[in-house]
Amino acid sequence: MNFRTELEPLDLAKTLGCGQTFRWRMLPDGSWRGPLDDQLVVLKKSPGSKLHISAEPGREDAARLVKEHLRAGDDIARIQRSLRSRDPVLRKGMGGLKGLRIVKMDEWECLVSFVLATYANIPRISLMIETLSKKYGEPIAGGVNRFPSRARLARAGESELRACGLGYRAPYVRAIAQDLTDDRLESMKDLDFEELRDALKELPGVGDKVADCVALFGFGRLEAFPIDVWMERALARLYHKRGSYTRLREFASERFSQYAGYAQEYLYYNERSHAAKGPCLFSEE
DNA sequence: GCCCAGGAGTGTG
DNA sequence: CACACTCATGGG
Repeated sequence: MNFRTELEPLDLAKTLGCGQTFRWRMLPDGSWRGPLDDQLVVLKKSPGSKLHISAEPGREDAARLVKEHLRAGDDIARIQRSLRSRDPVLRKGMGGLKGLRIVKMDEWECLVSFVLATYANIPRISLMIETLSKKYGEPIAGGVNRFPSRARLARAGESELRACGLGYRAPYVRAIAQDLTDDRLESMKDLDFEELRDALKELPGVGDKVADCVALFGFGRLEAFPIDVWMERALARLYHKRGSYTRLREFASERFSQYAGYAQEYLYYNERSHAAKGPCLFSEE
């Protein structure tokens, strides 16, 4: 089953391969395959052409899931205008990243994924999530399984989870799966941003950074600005800003305001690209 | 082998 | 408030 959809601007490699989300894989022909909800989807797009979506037969809702995941409603031009007017660092090279979109993940999957992401690199995070999904998730297609449900992970033992390579993260995942009810997770959608951060931070294994990632990529709060080691480097190098998480977060909030999440993704992508001796789009203020 | 990783929790000054 | 230390383990 095939669809063509207008969704611009969009760069699949930048969006799906940069560490916001961990289950998409690039196939040899340059298309991207990943699980969305209960189905396996393949996306293909060359610059200047429409997005091509391949889904399983009879799944007319695949296009809707893809558009939701890629936040088709975000007006990227408007977001970049807002950031450009606020920040001289982003003002110049941001156009080169206009295809980098924030994704919208399932809240539960996002929460567990970023608890696992603490002090691990992206390939390892992907490995942990694939191992968990293979062991506890329902098969979808092509040997790919759904992300495990909360109820299923609640029944997993700590040693079982450690055997999936989670290390010291195993008890966190187990405790969250057992203690966080579906209703409580659902009710978090109604909280305002600061309340949501506080509610997430009550969970074991969730601190400032994980809470901001879950608020941004799971709950779609574009004002969130997660700060990891790469962002600390970017803020020090480009803005000469250092200090505690709270201090850096307040700087970002004042500087970038309602679209801080997009600013964060641009700076994060740029900093990693810079470290890999790739193109560097931004220079100091 | 070595260093690092989209950090958090706990204890101490 | 700021640091220091520990926590497992696969990738580069």
